[in-house]
Amino acid sequence: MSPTPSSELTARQREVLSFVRDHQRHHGHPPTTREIQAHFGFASQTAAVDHLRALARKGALQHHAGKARGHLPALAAALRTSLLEIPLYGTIPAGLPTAAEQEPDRYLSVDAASLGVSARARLFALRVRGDSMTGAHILDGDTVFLTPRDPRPGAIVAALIDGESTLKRFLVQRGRPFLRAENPRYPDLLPATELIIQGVMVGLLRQQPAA
Amino acid sequence: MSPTPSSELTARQREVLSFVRDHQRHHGHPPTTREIQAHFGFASQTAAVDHLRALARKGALQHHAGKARGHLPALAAALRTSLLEIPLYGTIPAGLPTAAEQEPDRYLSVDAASLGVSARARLFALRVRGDSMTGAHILDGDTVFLTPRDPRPGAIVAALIDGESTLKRFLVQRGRPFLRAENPRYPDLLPATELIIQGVMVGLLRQQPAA
DNA sequence: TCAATCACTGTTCATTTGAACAGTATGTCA
DNA sequence: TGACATACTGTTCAAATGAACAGTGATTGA
Repeated sequence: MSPTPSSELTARQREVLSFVRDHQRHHGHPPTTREIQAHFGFASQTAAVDHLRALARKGALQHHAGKARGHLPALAAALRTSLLEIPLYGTIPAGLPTAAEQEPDRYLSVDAASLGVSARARLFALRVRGDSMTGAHILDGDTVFLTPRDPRPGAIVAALIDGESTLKRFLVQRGRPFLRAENPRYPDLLPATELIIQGVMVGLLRQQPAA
Repeated sequence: MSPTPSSELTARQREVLSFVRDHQRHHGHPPTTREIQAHFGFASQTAAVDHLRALARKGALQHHAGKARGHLPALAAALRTSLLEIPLYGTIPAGLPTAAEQEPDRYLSVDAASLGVSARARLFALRVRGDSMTGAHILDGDTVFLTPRDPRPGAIVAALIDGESTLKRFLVQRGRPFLRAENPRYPDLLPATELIIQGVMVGLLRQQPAA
């Protein structure tokens, strides 16, 4: 279950594996056997092929026979199963529910286990703006992870209320749902016309500002 | 300099671009022209080639002529993220500084860009226990990411103070370092004998409890 | 000492893949 | 009306690439 079986690899094999990983990192795809050959100065392409074969046999690489650039780092491949690619839709989630084809700002990669969610969970992320949720320990600049589902009372949700999008606690009183900020300086929000829940908060990621 | 020139793209071109991005994200390398052809059900491979040519011309893809899988998403190529494997050392970090070979509870996978750290950063994680840092919006059960380096005054650190390990704010007064909890119910900690900084907090991951 | 692995050289071949050429049909801009 | 872009079909060719075969030496463990 060791994620990186480097201990079983020889020094040379580790060098090759490292090159494959770096190449993928920098170029977006794994190297060809001849690119490996050129990098290490092998006179023969077979030297590269041999190394790849050994690395695949030891589980460090995953191999797709016959395909161009068919040797992929195994770690990335294994993690991909549980690795969530979470689209970050920016600070203002207005319009999110309708625009299914909206392009995310970028993707965050977090594995499902770290967030305590299913590997099949459909999550999206929003950047928090403002201090209306500091009482729930959600700060300006935090990234919140949300999943689209119906909220239970007390959950923190991203909601579209009367056309405005916001992150608030979802509450129900006498059958009527409303939103409450976790900051006494903000009033409760009672929907005048409609209340659309975009997602329920399942987690949070914060970059601690340098002191 | 527009990072995503989606506005200039046609609907069909956006579909192709989206497929290329998804394929790269899930497989680790871009699709071949024939994989694009198969996905869209084109009778001719040239249809895929034409789309790629248009996308490259409009700056949405970066093209390496003649190379296998030579069409890369322009954004991903520039902003390529690297996945950090962050060891989680449990709730009680005592013994951490000495035991380099200590077995982590498990690993968390988060990409470097999401945390705003370098791809070469050496991070470790600890699970927070107790309410001594709620004033800094760090809760019981949160996971904090730390990096081993000398702290600046005001930074939040994991420290070994007189044999006890704890997460606190690092402060200096009259040349003497001490630790302060972010909760008025806890007293300042002045090291009697020694103060060992295990790491400086760079980020935080929270699983939002279901309401 | 045999068998196996490692780390290569040198050569050949088949497949994968990109790329070009010649078309068709539609729509837009000037 | 013509020039041009989009969105394709169908075919052919060449380059990029993986993969196999036949070796050489050195090292290691049984």
